[in-house]
Amino acid sequence: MSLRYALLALLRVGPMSGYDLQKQFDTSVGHLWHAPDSQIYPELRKMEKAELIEGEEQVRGTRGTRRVYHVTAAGEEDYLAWMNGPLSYARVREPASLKAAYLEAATPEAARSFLEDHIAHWQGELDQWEAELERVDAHGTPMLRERLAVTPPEDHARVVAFKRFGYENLVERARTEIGWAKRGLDLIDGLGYGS
Amino acid sequence: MSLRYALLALLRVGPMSGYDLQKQFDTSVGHLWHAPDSQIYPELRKMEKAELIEGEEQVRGTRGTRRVYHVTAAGEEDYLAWMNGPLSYARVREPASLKAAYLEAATPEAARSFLEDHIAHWQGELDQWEAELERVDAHGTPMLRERLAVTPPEDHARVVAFKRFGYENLVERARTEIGWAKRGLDLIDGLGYGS
DNA sequence: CCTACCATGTAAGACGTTACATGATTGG
DNA sequence: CCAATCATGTAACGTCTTACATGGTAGG
Repeated sequence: MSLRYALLALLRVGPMSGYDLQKQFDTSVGHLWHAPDSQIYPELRKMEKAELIEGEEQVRGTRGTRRVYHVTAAGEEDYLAWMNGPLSYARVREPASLKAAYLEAATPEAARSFLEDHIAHWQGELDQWEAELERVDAHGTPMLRERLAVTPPEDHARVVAFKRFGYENLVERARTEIGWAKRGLDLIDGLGYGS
Repeated sequence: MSLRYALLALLRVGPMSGYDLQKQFDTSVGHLWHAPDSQIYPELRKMEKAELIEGEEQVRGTRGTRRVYHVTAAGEEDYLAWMNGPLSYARVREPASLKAAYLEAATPEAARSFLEDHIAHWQGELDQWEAELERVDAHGTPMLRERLAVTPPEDHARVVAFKRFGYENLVERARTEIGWAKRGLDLIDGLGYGS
């Protein structure tokens, strides 16, 4: 269900096509919620059917068209209901913890590789999120600028603060994962394999 | 795919029925990976078809039966291949961060509730995981005891250490989430809503 | 006898991934 | 004219959730 609200959050800033939205999922909101285009286009159609958004066919060149969507009053209402309602939490499903808990079944080399990959994976995410945080601080993303342009000045601080806050969670998450995996490498060193 | 390996990890300790496994998902391994019975039974059938496990029909009373599964050589091989191979990481999809990043759209009361719910949710998880950690330290879970019973004594330390290690990740995760949400409450206090 | 527990599923639908598929436009 | 980008999907498959559905057994 979150995909729908990620899309609405973007469309509330201004009308966009499926393609535009997809680009956002590669950059800004994609750092919080991933979605491929094969999921975005059908979801937009469903949202249009539910009358949360409305699409307008625009001509492009001589034969090309693009469908630009905007949020309807019902869509706005639905979005606010989601924002003001409780979030439902998914049950825990942590492949890395699951594997770690049975790591004695792996060879020492495989165990090391697993943890090194884990560090590399989360380091990659961390780099992206920290870069995004810096851009937020500098108001350097096009989306954020458009967002602030349609927001009363007295609310600007709030918008930026919450955006920052959202990314901070991911940054902390990545740091925690990296710290954990590093301690895992130390653990393996201390376990005296083969001795 | 992890469900399959969670099931194999359990069955490697000793033969069990779908019902037995389901009980484990309510307690031990369920703290790392959740699965409902409606997913477990079909997956067992699929695994049996793939010859990773083998089921034996056992009589129970006069008419009742239970199907007890054990891991085959091919299943053992498949499990070790998973343990020794790389883990594939899912792309980020964090509903809480997504919502947090747009929290200016919520009323201050709803924003507070969201963060308070977040704290309550992760505190609940944290309590469970810390309790499980204590049981691991005390070798107090039936699964762990059976596990150690089928493990050479020189490997006991490793088994316990990795089990502990797996749960530590979740404990840290929960602490990070709680800390983040608490800072969010402070943030809201400092934003001067309505002033 | 009755309650708690043992035991095993099916069905429908939402959500997500991966691969496939096609064509137009713009700028150099 | 050619490459990069714009633009929009379908299809098949796997995973997961929620709800429904049924019956046997063991112990008090």
